[in-house]
Amino acid sequence: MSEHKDFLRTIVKEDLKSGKYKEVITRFPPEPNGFPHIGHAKSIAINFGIARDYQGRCNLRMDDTNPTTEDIKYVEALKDAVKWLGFEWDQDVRYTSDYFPELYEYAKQLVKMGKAYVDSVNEEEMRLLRGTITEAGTRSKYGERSVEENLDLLERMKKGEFKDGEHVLRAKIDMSAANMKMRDPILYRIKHAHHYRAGDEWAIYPLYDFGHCLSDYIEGVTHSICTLEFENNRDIYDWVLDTLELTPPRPYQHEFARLGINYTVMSKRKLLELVEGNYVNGWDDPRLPTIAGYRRRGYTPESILNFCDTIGVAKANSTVDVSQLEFCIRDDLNAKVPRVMCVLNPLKVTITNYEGSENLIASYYPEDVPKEGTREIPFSSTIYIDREDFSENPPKDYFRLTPQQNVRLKHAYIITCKEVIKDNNGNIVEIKAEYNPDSKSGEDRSGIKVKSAIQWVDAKSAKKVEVRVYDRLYKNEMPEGIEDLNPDSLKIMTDAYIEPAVITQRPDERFQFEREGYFYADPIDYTNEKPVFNKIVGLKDSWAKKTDVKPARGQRSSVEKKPQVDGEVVPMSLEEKALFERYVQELKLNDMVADILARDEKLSSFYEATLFVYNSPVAIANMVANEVARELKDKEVNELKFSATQIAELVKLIDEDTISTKIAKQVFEEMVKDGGNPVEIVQAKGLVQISNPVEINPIIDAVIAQNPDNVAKFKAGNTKLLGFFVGQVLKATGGKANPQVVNELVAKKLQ
RNA sequence: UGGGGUAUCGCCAAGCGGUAAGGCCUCGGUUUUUGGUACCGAUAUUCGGGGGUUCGAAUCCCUCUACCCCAUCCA
Repeated sequence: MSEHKDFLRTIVKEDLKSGKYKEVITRFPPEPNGFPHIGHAKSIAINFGIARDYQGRCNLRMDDTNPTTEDIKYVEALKDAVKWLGFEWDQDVRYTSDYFPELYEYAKQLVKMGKAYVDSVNEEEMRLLRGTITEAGTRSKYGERSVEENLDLLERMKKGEFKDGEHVLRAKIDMSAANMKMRDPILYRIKHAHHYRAGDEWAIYPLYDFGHCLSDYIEGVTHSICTLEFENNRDIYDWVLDTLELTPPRPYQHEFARLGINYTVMSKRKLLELVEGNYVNGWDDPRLPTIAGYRRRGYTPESILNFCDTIGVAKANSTVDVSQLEFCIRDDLNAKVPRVMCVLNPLKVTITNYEGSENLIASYYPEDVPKEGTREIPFSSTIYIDREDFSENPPKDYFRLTPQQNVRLKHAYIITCKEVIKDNNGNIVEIKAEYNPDSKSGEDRSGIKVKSAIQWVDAKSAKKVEVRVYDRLYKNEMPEGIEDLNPDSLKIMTDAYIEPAVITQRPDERFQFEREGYFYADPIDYTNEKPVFNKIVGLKDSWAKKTDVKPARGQRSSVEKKPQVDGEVVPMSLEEKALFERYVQELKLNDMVADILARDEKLSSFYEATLFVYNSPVAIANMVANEVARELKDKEVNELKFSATQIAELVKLIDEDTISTKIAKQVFEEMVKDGGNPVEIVQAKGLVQISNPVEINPIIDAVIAQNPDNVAKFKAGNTKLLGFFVGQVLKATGGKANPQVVNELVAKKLQ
């Protein structure tokens, strides 16, 4: 677990510490109506990760309340995804559909409590009655039905006596709620549909808002973690559990931001469109952000998990850069995977001064990867190199083979280009070269310096393979639809050659093809006759970046900051205006503070009351407008634990220099929490401030002696550090030193 | 236009009144038989804007702005 906990873990930890729950139970609750993608992976990592970190449990629950869209094949895919990522759910997989009988009993209970009713308006009418975002809705006349009638109707709905849409069961909450979700949400609808699991037993099915919270409760879930779009649903979640007066403990819902990645789409709808429109080859197409896709492409579970870890968990909508994901897979594979040579775009090279053949011995791993293993690489006079590694007219800083520049064949010899052979169209078809017999890798006596070593394969022994080179599916950073698809997202290299050991020995499933990237033996299409490799991700390529004319990615076109226009401030009423004027003119308050007080009746009356006790208009105004205002935001004056008189006393203590403003804050917090007289609090806690330089100076000296580096930095001009020293001294005195005095003394000492 | 959220570097993200963490990306450099890796170094005088409180504000107060979610019998 990392040092900095995300906000969810902070909540869990506090709940455990406070004894709210004895054990943490989370759950991953997907609806089995689509293939899991990397966004699900984030949720899996959070839910299962929290359970693991706090010795709790995590359930896997299929939220299967909509029989018309759900399917068993998706539950299998979901289970696979969790397992593949390395997590184990608690006991068996759970299904909301298993709770249907229980849920139904809860529904009946709500009806009996008069908190739910059967409504019989049609969809159109219901929408009309719901009102709008700014206008209240109206309850339909069926809201007045008796408990008996509701119970009877509900039972008959369940039995299937009515047609789809004829009735629904709704919670009776508030048709004028500002939160639209609370305008009598639907609990059950009639659906004569076959459920893949519950069969044909039910003619009614619960909706999310009813089924989810209760399923959490039934399972004993403590922290119900979901994505941001459910924030508005939290009110219903709480309403259902509270209204039913269930025995505690009950779960609470917490929301985090869903994952977005640039150059990809994540919505079920868009993913489905890609698959059904055959823009990709199935749900496991390696270009898709589905778990199945990443898996087929060759991503490791470790890399996905690590990605989820590095992106963090927060509540701000965000889009993570794909490069972050790419980094994670490279980082993982770099330490694990054998290096082999594969030529993607072969160019024939004939070594005219070499005769016969030999087997070179080469390690599968570079020196910096602490793994063992070697293979033999056949070498003879006819080899292939990559077309990219030869240039007749090289650009500046080109390190590879040219008519003027030698290059080393990795693990083999240094060669020199002697002749370039072209076809009738001027295309290079072959290089005639000579090798240096003294330059054999590992026993080089040639003394020749080369700029680089390139991959190659022996023409006779190399195996022909298919290499599928994947690029990002979309050409736009924030793709909308099909029109944003990258036409070059898949290139099939049918003429690639690989060194024989990869096929005959198969030392691994994943490889680094030297200087190209990481590749994966396709788990489905690969055969010994026709090996197929998928490109997982390329190596970082600082040469390509240099050659690229396009601005490097990560550098967005600079958006100039447009000046921010400020909106109109609501004008003051006549009374407020008069008050404001009096505060400014007579009491000499500054405009801002006067404005805050004048506009808020609660504050201004509190202020006047305080003033009546102790006449220090400016200091009290500041205290009221800043500190008291915070407490009065969502409270009434009579709910406060402190009084105007006590605030007056507090300000007096500051005015008299008994306490500093810093201590005053501390005292105020105490008053907010437990009430009490400020003078007594100060006495009880011994908070009287220390202003005597004789007492303070030694402490300053000690702090200065302990932080020579910062003293040097300060003297070098980093004046911000003054705050650091003041802070240290204050800390040493338990906050009691007079900060103003400390400030002056420190400044003087550090001159 | 009502309600609920969110704004800290190009992208994520810590920070909760006392020196603006870290990762990715980018840019230099060292090492290198991968233009890889590793390693060093650079990159926010400033936290959406403007005010206020304070010795001291990304953090507290006021205000404005921008973006996201909500009016499926989806989840």
